[in-house]
Amino acid sequence: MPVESIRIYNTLSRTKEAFVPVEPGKVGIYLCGPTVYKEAHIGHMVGPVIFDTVARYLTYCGFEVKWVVNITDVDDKLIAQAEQRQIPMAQVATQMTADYCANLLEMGVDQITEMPRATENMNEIIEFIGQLIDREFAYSADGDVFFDVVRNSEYGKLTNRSPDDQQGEGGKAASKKRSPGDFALWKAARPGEPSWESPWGQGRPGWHIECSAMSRRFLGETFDIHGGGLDLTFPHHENEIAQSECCHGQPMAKYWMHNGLMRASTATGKVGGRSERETDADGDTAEASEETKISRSKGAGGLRTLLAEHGGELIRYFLLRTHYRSTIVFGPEGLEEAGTALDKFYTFFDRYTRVTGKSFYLTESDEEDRSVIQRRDAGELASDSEGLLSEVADLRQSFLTKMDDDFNTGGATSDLFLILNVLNRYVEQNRLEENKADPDHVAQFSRAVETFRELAALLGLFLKPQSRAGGGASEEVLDKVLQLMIQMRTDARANKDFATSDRIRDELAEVGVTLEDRKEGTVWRLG
RNA sequence: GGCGCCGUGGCCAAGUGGCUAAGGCAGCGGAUUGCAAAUCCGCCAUCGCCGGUUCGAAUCCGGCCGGCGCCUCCA
Repeated sequence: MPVESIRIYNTLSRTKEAFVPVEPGKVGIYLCGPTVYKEAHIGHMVGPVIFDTVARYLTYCGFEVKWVVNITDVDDKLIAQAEQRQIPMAQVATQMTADYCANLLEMGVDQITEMPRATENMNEIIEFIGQLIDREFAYSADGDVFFDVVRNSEYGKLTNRSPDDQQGEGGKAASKKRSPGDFALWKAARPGEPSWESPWGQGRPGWHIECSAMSRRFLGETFDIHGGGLDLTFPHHENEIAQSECCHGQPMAKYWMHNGLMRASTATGKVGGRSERETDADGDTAEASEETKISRSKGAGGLRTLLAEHGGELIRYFLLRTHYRSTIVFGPEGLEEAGTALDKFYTFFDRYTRVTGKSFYLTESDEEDRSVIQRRDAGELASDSEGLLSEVADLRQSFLTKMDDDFNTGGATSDLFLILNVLNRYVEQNRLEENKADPDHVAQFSRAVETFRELAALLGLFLKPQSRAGGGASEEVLDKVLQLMIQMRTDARANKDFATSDRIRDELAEVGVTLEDRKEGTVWRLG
């Protein structure tokens, strides 16, 4: 029985609305994916991460989720890349798609049901265009086909504008268009360009039509949630709506969700600094302000490097700690802070192991017999719980309430910290790390940690061990060496030779190994 | 010019009509420790400015100041 408490901010109405799916119990989500002409940057990950979280949450809440992310693999920019690199367009697409998918995986985005490519849906696209022409919402002109915006009385409803407002001149194909706001559904091929056969001659699809065609194929004429970056509202989504709704005579999607854009922090730490634009008297003021925009700033690239340096989990947490609709400023300070915050959890997981003798992370075989909670109704803690479990139950409720409210991951993550605090306090107060710990306390603690794991999993966090710094070296050998060092240091301490013991600890710290002296003995960790 | 968004402590960031304004980072004090690390406890903001509505507003309305996005195939 799916829950009915979820509210979603709908760009169409500019308000939060109760989430009621088109078909009870099922949810169809379409997210505009990348045009695969170059390597992905960090900004490309915002949508996938938030929608991956949305998909996890809706599944958890009892819905059967189908999530489609398209790959646009035919486009002017792809053609340009292919020309520049002297390789076929399809090869550019294959390479960049692989890069994109690898990045998604690294960030724990694994909820996608379908990833259709435009070039593999050419029949659907051509059929769709044909239907629009039949219904007189589109016209062909000299091998091109355009959508006739004037014929669509609702055109502009998503972004609140009308064709008359458009200032554009209509671009290169203006002379063929009936009005400047008309956009291409099909573009006639120029010599040497990749092309497909169509009733209008050799050519390729325009930008927006692939999404209308593929969303219909996989999700139907009306589906639940359509997502994408805020910058896609116009013209992309506006045009998708025009195409689909004129073709079908019914709404394309019930809820339109748009994630905020990311900006790069400048070296000075000032984000929107305007000093440069002031001095640039005659002016290209537009360019100065673009520096901070991720998608157009050169310095912000290197997602691969970023992931290699920090790990996908940190980037994921970094994105999720802010509400998805707000702007995220991306910079080294924020990453560092996120890393410090995550370390609190990792440190706790080691503690959990010390208390229970088990790893915090579940292995595949664990998932069967450990009661992993993957459903909201199954995760309820007994209503008569008290003490630890009662506290955790309250925080769990708080977490879910925040997620219900337009997927407030920023608020929800903070509840994770509160639960962490409750758990740590419980370990201290009941001396769970000592040998004489009460088994009942340990059991209760384990149950509480399960709830923590349940909630973190909704955010896609802490599902599997992150390869921490130093990866590649044999953990086993490292451990043996360090055990030896620890023994020597323990001997030194027993002899009150603190000069030696401190030297061992300090020099290990310099190479990235931290020693912790605990009642039960000394332990080491990286970082 | 048109259409929108945003402005909460040193930094990041929840809260959108009502207990003493979450949480994280940084900082300070304490517990613990041989010293540390980790952890725990405590301290640290009246919400850009002005006016209005209301018994009551960070939260609603108006104005102003500041920042940003789209109107250009950028997620």
